[in-house]
This record gives sequence, C-alpha cells and structure tokens, in this order.
Amino acid sequence: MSVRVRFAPSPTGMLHVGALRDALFKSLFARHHHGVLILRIEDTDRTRYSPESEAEFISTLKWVGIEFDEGPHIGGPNAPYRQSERKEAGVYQPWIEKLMSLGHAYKAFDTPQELEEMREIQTINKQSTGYYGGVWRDATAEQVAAAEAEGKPYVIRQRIPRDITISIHDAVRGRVEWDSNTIDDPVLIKADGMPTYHFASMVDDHLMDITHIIRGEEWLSSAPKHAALFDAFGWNRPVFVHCPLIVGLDGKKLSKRHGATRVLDYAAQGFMAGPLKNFIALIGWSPGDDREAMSEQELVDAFDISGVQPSPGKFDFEKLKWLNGLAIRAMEPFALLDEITDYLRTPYTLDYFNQLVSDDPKVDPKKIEKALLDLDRAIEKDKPYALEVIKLEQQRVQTLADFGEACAFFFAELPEMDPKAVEKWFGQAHVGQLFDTLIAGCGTTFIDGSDPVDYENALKEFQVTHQIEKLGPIVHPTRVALTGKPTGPGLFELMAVLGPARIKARLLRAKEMLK
RNA sequence: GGCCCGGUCGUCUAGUGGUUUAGGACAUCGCCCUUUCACGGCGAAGAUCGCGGGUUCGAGUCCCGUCCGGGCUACCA
Repeated sequence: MSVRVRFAPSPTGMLHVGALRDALFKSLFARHHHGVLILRIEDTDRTRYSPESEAEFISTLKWVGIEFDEGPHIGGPNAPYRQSERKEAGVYQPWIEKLMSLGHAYKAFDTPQELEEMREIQTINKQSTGYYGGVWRDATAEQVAAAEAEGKPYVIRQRIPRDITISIHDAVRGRVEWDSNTIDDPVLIKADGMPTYHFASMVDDHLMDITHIIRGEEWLSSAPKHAALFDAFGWNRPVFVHCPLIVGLDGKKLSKRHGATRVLDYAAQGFMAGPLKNFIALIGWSPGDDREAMSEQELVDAFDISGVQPSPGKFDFEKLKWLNGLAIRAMEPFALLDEITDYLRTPYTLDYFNQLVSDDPKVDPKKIEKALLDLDRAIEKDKPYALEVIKLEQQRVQTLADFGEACAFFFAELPEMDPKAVEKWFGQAHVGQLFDTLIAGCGTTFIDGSDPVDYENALKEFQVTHQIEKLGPIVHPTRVALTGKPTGPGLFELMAVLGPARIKARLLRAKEMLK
C-alpha cells in the first residue's frame, strides 16, 4: 500500500514553527514515497477552536509551499475533514458502540469534583494520578442502568487491558514498552458527546488508511493507548513515528513565551519559504552527509525516517539567516525583485513592523517599516532603476527586510547623512576640490549610461593630478557624500546606477556641509 | 511523585565496534581579496563523545548503573 500521512492540527492559535516542522516532515515523507498527504482539522474541543486560526494555518501552509492532496479546503474521498463535521455526520457513533459491545469501553459517571478528589488523594499518597478503574470500570449492569435512569452525565472511557505489556515499534526509537497497569483509562467520548483526540484521531486514521502516524515526541506517552485502541478493534496498527521536539534556548518545548515562534512572523521578517523549510528540515533530521543548503527537490529526494534523530533540537536563528542570505544571493535578479514585491505587498509585513516593540536599541521597527514602504513605492515608480539597486545589494543582505534600509539611500531625494562618517571624511583639504571636479563632470564626463569604469577613471585621474597616494581619501568622501554612509556597494558601481543627476544633487548638498 | 524519551564542539549535526589524532555547517577569531561593508577563499580556536563500571584485542558506537535534561500525567490537542 502506498504511504498515506496526515497533518492533523488543532487550530487554537497561531501556526508556530513546531507545527510547521510537523507538517514539513509529513510532506517531505509523503512526496519522497509518492504518497498522499491529508489535512485534517482536529476541532473536537469546541471551546478552543477558532476559525481565524484555521484560516491562518491554511494560508501559512500555502505560503510555505506545503500542499495537501485531501483536506477541508479542497475536499477528497474521505470528506468531511473537520472532526466536528465528522461527528455530526455520525462517523464515530458506530465505532464507540462497537467498542463497548466488545467490552473495550465503558460509561463512567464520575463528576468533575469526584475526579479532582481522586487525583488529590492519589497525589497525597504519591501514587500516579489517573483513572485506573474508579467505580465504573467494573460497575455492574444494574449500577450503570440506575445512573442512566437518573439522567447523570457520563463519559465513555477506554478499558485498557490490565497485567500485560503494551509495546510499540517506534520508527525512530525502536521498541518502547509499558506495563499496561501504568496506563490510565482515557476518555474517548466527552460528556457533550464529542470524541476526544484519542478516539477521533485513531478512528479517522484507520478510516483514512493512514500508514504512518508521524507526530511530535509529546505524543509518545499516549502511544500505548492508541496502540491498544487499534488492537481492541482488531485493526492493523500504523507505523508510529515520534519525532524530536524543537525546543527553545532553555531546552523546553516551544511555546508562546519563547518569543518569535509564529511562522507568519518569520515571513514578515523577510525569510523566504525555501530556506525556512531547508532550515526546519535540518532540525531533527539529517540527509546523512554534509549537505546543508538543499533545494526543495533535494530535500524530497533525501528525506526518510532513517535520518530522523531521537534527540530534541534548538532553533538556531543565525543559521536560518545564513541560509536565507545564501538563497537570496542565488536568485536571478528579476525573480528576486518579484519576491521582494510580493513580500512588500503582503499586508502582514508592514503590520508586523508597525506592531513590533524592539528590545534592541539598534533596531528601530518604525524605521524599517518606513524603509520598506519607500522601497515599495520606488519599485512602482521606476522598476528598472530598482532592479539595478537590488542587484547591488543582493550580495550583502540576509533577509528581504534588509533590502529596505540597505537600498534607502538610492531612493531618497537626498540620503540621510551619518554624522560620524561626515566628520571622518569631509575634513581633508582636497575634498572641496574633489566635489567641484565631480560636479563639473556631471553631464559632461558623466552621462546617463556611463560605466563604472568611467567613474573609476575620473576618480583616479583626480588622484593623479592631485598627487594623492591612495584612492581611499578620494573614494570615502565621495561615498559619504553620495550615500551618507561609510559602507555599502562598490562606489563606481553605485555611481553608475545613481547617474549624473542624482550624483550632482548629492554632491552639491555635501559641498554645503563642508562650510 | 509515577511512566516514558533523550544526552557528540556555544548551536545544528556526521558517526550503526577497528582508515577517528572524532568529520561538516552556523556563530566566533585571524589572514587573503578589496575604495568601505558584505560576498568569496584560506586558516584557527572550540567536543576528555554527561559520568562510572563492564563486554571486547579494540567502544562515541554493545550492556549495566548513575547523573542531568525533557515529555506526558485534562471530559486540550
């Protein structure tokens, strides 16, 4: 049978990188084996479900480029794909009845208070907490009938077999076993009639012919319950694959308090889907050789469970930046310009910086937001010019967001001047003459379409005639006059892109600053 | 507390008993390139393979113990 896997999120909040990793591994695995990837929405907890969250999951997954073969947004032979809808359609009812008739499930009429007291007593006595029998596991038919006649609310619990060893063969950890007496009886159907994850997910996995249950390690401890359920029905168990968690710098499972974990935020920060996937894939999985930067296709070709690691991994932001920068540098300028345009026009990009509160004094979100806005306008106004600018900055940025501030001086009427740079380079005696010479050259020596070499020759000529030993004292003041900064692309290249009109205006302003 | 999982440079990892003085990558530092910053190239530093026993001619690799970390312990997923 061909491989069938499912991504079954519970849309109760934002899509974070842990969930992305989960989806990515499944996607890579399905594609590698030419199998099927299903999206199933686990919304059995009606109090926590949010439609906005589901929308974010679907749109983020689309942005990142993970596509499903079946799901609520596209349909498929196993519809519906939302568990609440499946419940309404009566999918689970016959199965819970069958399980009870088989003796593998029973009604339990305990009240929440009774359960709480039970746990308290267990805690005090240093026993493991959980429902290992209570009064209802072994209640007589009469007791149950009486409780039902009273109209008492009840849940349906799974009757975990006692005094046996439950073992699974986990694809990344090997054999894992439990004494079944340490496994409590999980609730399968809640008092409101909704199935729990334990029940709905396993029934659906069986009904949808899921071959591999790939999920995070946090599920390992409930695996024996799930295995026992498959056994109770007499179904073939899927292969269990418990992947290591992505943890925060503190080594703990990723959560909101670990700061930036929302996938959308990475997109807003200018990370591209390709490198992000590449990076995420490398946490907890390795192709087995030294490869790091891999294309989508290489990832699919190389991915398999044998490369999945058992130990948890931390999210190394610096490495993500490196991978992203590598991808930017590898792009064709035209494609890059399109990528940047898409990025700028995604509403969340500007919203993100607008709402961002920086704890780093060197990072000013408002300034980044403005630079991004200016870049968008500049691209619209003069695309060929913007393309030349992008080409020059492509080699020195790591994220799409970096283009904003890196390119700003090209588009500003007159660039913002860095006072330190001005102080350092505008003091020497020849600077006034230098600027005059260059201003005079604009329109004569320098015309639209002049090459970098033309600018280089002119500056070198000035060097010779004024007998200046090095080119630095000429290049640096000119750079500061033109860009406002001491760093940036090669001076001659940027002059050629700027063109004589802009150069002249900037030099005239710089001359004023000499006085 | 109970059950389960994990433990190789700061970080991600290679390594499935012997070509290992433990390899690669990010980050760090140095040199080269160079008009600057990057990029790129070269190089350095950085891991007594958590610790202790054992098995073996030989262990990061197998076994036991121990420590530390983590996950789960809901009518959440």
